[in-house]
Amino acid sequence: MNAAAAKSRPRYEARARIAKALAHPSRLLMLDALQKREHCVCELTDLVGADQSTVSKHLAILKQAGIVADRKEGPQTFYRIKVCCLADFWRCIETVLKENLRTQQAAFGG
Amino acid sequence: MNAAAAKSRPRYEARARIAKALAHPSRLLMLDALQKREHCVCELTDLVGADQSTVSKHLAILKQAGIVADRKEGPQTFYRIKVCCLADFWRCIETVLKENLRTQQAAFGG
DNA sequence: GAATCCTATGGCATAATTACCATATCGCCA
DNA sequence: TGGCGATATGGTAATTATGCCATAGGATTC
Repeated sequence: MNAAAAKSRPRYEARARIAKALAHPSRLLMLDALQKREHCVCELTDLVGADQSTVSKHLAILKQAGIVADRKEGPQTFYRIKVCCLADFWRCIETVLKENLRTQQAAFGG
Repeated sequence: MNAAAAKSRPRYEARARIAKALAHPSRLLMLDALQKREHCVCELTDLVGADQSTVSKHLAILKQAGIVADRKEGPQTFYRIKVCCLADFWRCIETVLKENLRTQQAAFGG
């Protein structure tokens, strides 16, 4: 690794930590739901269809990454999107998927 | 999992596959380099500072995700960015990092 | 304060990711 | 064709991620 790369390494590790938090279907599903409004864990558990503890851990990952924030209200915890930039992320992902589809079609259909 | 979520599950899995490809510091470093111009594997190997086979596998992951494309020229393989939307991705990640920094500073410094 | 609901955490098993080494493959040149 | 440089792939070990169960903790209600 050259010197410049070594120096910028922590920077890319920080970036990767954020990306990793976004790299799971259940977490993406929850983020989509949270984009509309805040939800309690029980609602997200129902949505995802996994064990409540599993969902809680997914939410902890998103929270640790700084993507969501939580708020306690009585016995419940409500999660909400904390950042304003997820639309950029979605757009990028969707563009790649669309492009992949186009490429595939070109390869098959001609 | 409710019915709507079950139906959209493959959609989120596809999205997560793309996000996962972006979720590694070495791959992010290489993408940054590739954003300027195409590079051969040997250049990227030097940049990343890992084994050549490791870099080759990282590139295969990016290619499989449809994020980069390759071109053989003689004994070398040149990789280049295939999609135009990575700027959106970077912007999102950077915004999260910046917001996290802000939050931390608020927690400490006040 | 006991029961209950909601959420978080510890423990553990399994699957996925990652990295390196060794080696196969491909293109080129003598 | 033999050797060489550049890549890709198979094999394997170590680390990390994921999911469920059991259970702890906190709040509410009776």
